[in-house]
Amino acid sequence: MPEKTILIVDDESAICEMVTVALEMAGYVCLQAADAKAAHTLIVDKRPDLILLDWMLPGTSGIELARRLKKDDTTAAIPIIMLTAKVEEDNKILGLESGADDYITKPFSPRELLARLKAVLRRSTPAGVDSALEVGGLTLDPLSHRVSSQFGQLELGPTEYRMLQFFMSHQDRVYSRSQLLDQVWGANVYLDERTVDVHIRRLRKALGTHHDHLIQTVRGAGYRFSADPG
Amino acid sequence: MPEKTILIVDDESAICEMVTVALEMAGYVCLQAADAKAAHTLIVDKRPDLILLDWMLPGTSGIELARRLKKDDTTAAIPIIMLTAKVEEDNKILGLESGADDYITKPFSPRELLARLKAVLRRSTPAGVDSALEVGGLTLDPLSHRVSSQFGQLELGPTEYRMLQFFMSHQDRVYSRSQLLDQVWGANVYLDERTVDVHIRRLRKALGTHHDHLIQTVRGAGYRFSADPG
DNA sequence: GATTACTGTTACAGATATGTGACAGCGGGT
DNA sequence: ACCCGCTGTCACATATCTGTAACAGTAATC
Repeated sequence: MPEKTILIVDDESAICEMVTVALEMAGYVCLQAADAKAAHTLIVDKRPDLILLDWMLPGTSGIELARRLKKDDTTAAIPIIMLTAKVEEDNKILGLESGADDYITKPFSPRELLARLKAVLRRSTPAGVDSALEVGGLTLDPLSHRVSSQFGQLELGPTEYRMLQFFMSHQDRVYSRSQLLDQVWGANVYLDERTVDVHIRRLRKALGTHHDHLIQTVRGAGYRFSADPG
Repeated sequence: MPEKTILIVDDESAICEMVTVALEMAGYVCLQAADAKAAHTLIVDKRPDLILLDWMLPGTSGIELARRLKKDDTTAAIPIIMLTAKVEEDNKILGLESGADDYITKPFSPRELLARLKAVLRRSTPAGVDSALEVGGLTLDPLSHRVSSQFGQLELGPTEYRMLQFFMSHQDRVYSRSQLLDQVWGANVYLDERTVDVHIRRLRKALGTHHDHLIQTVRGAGYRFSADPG
């Protein structure tokens, strides 16, 4: 199971700690932010899979933050669970209407939090845009997880698939080995950069002689995916 | 927007009336039942789009009814919102685990009820057409609850049937184990993801060598149901 | 042409994902 | 109370993937 990153936005450090401990025991990665500004930085930087958002925040209120996040295209897909202090009917309504995917009233048990969190994560669509990518005679369909060309289907392993998906949505630009490690493997891996070379080789092999020219070596810099030669 | 039918199952007539008035003002059609038996009759007869179920009922408890409904193939697709009297953590958990799609603690405002109800209805699949599904030489008829191929009838267990039904109405798309748990078992179960593997195995076995190729493993991603190979 | 720095290619062992059969518990039906 | 089918989990077998290392090949530089 891929590791999920949860961002906790709350100015009560006691809550933050409790939640962090519970979630990390369950195998999630936790980030913490005490105000809207810090939250925004982390969201842009780390792209969490879910946000636990306190209703009350210093400065901007949680609900305002939720509303803003849901309006922004780049963050709209991230599900939000609201933490409300009391059972106030209007809060629940506002929370749900503001774009939060669920809410929990404090105090809550870790067990309940986990249950709601899992349910929300499961409902949310797995990352990535759902439209098919077409480049240089290749078609990659994220929904069916298939790659095909005029000559038929291609057989790709998981890493090859992720790599091709990244390349097809980032054409005509050189990426260094370390950038590729970040983008294709994830931000927190430490692997030998030569690993990238090997997977490039595997991907080229899988693409076959008809399409392996799409992956171009840029000596001293990295690799580029492009329909144009050279 | 097509008219939605809501079934309210509660033995407190005051609640029933209040909810009915609120929902009808919002354009929904309401049915009322005071006990599990009456509820069952109405469910079979009227096929409501959503059920509001009280936690406490004379005779069978609401939670038991929810569990039974979710196990029955013909009613499993109907979302359920639980009404609980108090905020008791364990109730919430049990409610979610029993198959309810959401819960509301009494007392609640009509406004909140509407918000939750809309959210649940939005999540639930609109499909539910009773027409037969035909894919890759297989025919699944929801009315007679039978699956057949040119070689004869197939023997499927309940879970296998639900799984096949889901797959046949969602072809050519990869679903993760987690998504399958969500779709085939219900939104709020926690089960080991490997359980999916086992049921996939059982379904493949039931499909037999003629059709087991329809279920395709996508390594690292999940499973896909498709008449096309690879 | 020789040297050097890079990159391509292959092999392989360890890691991970999936397939498969067995089993105990549960609940429904008799 | 009993039986029987279904379910979820486990343990083990198998298949596939992955990262690293070693070596071969290639391009740049002098």
